[in-house]
Amino acid sequence: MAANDEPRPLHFIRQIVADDLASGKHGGRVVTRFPPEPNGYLHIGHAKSICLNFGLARENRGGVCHLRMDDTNPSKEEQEYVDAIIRDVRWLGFDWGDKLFYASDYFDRIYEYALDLIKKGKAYVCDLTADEVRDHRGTLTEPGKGSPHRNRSIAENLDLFTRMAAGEFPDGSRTLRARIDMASPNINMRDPVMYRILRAAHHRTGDKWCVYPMYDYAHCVSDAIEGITHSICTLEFENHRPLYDWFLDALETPHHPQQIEFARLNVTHTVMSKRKLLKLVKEGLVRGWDDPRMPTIAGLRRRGFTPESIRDFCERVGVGKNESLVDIALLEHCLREDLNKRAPRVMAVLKPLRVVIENYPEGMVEEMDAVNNPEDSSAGTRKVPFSRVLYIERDDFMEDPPRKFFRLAPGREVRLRYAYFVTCTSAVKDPATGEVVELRCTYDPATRGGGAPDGRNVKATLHWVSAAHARDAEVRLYDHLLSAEDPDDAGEGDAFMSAINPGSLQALAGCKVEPGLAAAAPGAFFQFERLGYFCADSEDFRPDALVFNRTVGLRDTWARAQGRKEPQARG
RNA sequence: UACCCGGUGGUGUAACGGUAACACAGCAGGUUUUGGUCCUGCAUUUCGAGGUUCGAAUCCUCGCCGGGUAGCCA
Repeated sequence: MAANDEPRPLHFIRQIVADDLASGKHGGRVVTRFPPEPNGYLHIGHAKSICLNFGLARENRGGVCHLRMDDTNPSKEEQEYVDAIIRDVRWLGFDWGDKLFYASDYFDRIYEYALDLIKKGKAYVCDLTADEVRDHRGTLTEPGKGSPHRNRSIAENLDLFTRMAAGEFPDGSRTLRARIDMASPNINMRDPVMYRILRAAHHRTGDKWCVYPMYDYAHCVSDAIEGITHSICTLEFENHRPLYDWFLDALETPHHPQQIEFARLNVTHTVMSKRKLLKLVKEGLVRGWDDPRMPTIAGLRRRGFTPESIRDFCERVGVGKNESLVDIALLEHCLREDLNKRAPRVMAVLKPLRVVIENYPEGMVEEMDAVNNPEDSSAGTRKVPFSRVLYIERDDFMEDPPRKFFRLAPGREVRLRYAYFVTCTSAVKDPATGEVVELRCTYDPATRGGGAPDGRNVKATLHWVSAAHARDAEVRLYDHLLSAEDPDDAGEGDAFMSAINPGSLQALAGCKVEPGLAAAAPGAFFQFERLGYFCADSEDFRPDALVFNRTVGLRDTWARAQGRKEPQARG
């Protein structure tokens, strides 16, 4: 949670804020806001905006960041989303104190401001249908035509608008529009709609209103009401800035926030649009908004990402104005870097292969000392039971190994981590299939703990788990949900669906884990040595039914060298 | 075709008229009781053409390329 610890490069928004602070532009204050619409779950793209807005407030003395639900369209918004947003922003590590607001809190004032605008002759009630409005708007290259109702008297506009709000007219029959310029090259300025008639129960105001303000009008007014200094949004609102300023100038509001636009975050192998994510949820392609394959904050959390790593990622991707596609490898790097320092090491075997140490006494059990985290000596050590029958990873044995394979093979000696050197004497095969089902080995009692008194060395150290003491577990391996690097590149609409990776989830049953893992807390993270970072699933993990998610694999130069083509869930 | 915004290694971001750099990814070594971590090294960059200037990634002009915009969505 670095606040002012390190000198950071000043990206253009920090620069603007610093300049404004220096010139006293907003009375030396920094007030930002994160304004999600509660119509879906927050995703990694929102995390960038959250870190930016809350970060700006945090890193400047006296700065504040409001959390504001932009709930001006009751037909799409739900309380479930409000709750999820609050949970996610808080989990990311940000605090808004008592500054939790809703655009709907301001409906009365927004309405009063609309009346003001009418009185100034700058807004009028228009009776055109939606289709007619579109026809009058013109096109990108042709100017629009004025509405026939553009020059109604102020008195008539006042009367009509109050009656709109009173429920005298059917949905969609009239709108309140700003009177600006139908010939403006900026289509947003061609008498934009300010209010529409819409009879839908609002999650907060119920049926109090049947007219709801549009984004362009409500947002700038909400910002002004809250005394926002820097109103940060994404690039697609750049063309709306003249309108943002027009409303606030026309209304002569006490505050006039500055709208600043930045490029939204895109990440490879994923989609960010709420509509698309909703589709994945609704079509059952994922288990829900919090499916560990989803780029949602809830999904990343369940997958095992830490808030620290996400914040670090958001800082590293930078803030700019050019559209970019960030390699998901950077996110994974941030995660590994964080987890490497903090995750307790533990041994788990995903694809077990039975090993019998023939010269190890039957019935004997030794408690081996294992280091919990070589990156953190304060993490201490633990005891791991060792006995005559063990499991090792199937991938750690090859009957006929290629040149650079360092692991176990017939006649070869390797180290069992924190235990002994063992030598494979033979492989037992299933006579029917020829599959190796068991390894017979011998151990060297002099190598207890993993060191050889005679100084000889081995080329590999394997993880293992004692068969008699192991606990069964289900382990879920994940790969990219979308196999295309840029799924949106496939085209408009639902074209991204063609990039769905059918192998994005691979659930392994019968995995064998260290006994201590039965006591794991749901959500707790670990490094399964030599495999990757895993977490106890926050929903499905129970002491008698262990379920782990692979958060991200370790860097694996061996697998890469092999150029693995197996359709194996990675990552 | 109108308006707006952008174009720096494979990716992302810096350099604020003065030696183009950092991170990720890639490759090659070293260390190692995790083929992890860590350490070292390598390769790859200013969209193009003019102009201003002693000097341009940076300023100007014109191109080219990419994105956004015609919801009573946000």
